[in-house]
Amino acid sequence: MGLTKSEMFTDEQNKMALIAKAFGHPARIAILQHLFKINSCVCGDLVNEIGLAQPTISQHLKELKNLGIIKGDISGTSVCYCIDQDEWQTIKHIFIQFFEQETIENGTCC
Amino acid sequence: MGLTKSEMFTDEQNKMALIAKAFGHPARIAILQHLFKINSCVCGDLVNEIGLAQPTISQHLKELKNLGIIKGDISGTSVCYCIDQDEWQTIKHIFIQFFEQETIENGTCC
DNA sequence: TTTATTCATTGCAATATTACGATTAAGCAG
DNA sequence: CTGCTTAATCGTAATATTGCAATGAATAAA
Repeated sequence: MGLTKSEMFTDEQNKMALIAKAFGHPARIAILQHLFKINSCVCGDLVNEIGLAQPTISQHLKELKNLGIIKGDISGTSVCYCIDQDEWQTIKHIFIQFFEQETIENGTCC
Repeated sequence: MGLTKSEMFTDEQNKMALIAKAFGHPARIAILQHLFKINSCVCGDLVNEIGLAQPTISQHLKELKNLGIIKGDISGTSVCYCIDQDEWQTIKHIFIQFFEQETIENGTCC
């Protein structure tokens, strides 16, 4: 039904999935990479850098902002976006912990 | 239009997004965690562990398998699933590299 | 052979996502 | 105030995702 049954999973699993979903679009990966490279960036720059239309970029930025991954400061007519460093560290730890899982033993399976 | 314009992005960005999308559902996170914990697992176990119906779990397993994250070996009537360690290492490196990005300097922005 | 068991596949309904044109809102320049 | 620029929002079309009942395929047990 297109509706994820979040109530069946732990908060950690849901949080991880939400963040991963935000990373699950190349435009959002590109936006984050550009924000890291430039350290600060207005929407118009991203529209030029990435090939998508302005409303589309704005929508992707909104998603990243809703999750707290990026912040946006209004400066005149333009909005300056950048990574929220605290949240980035939190997310980084969640993923690193996930990836550091190791199998208990090298089972014979597969 | 619900259709991602992949051609606008690099192979790396698209690959990262594809993997992230696979992690973008709590059921798939739960499946991977269980596979790590147990090291090998049949579909029926996952159906019991997670609350979703068998076809739903089967579909999630298929997605993880298509991306090469897990392997499935038929053994009798049951299928033994487990993490593909090589692919896991590859994915791990992609994500760690992504997370290790640091801002060039602590800009004054935001 | 008949019956269970286990998992994949099909088909469908409900919902979510992606993309963009058109419009709106708000600041700045003249 | 008028016009320009920048970005958010609205509305909508196209496509993707999620979930499951029903069914199918294949092996194992009787």
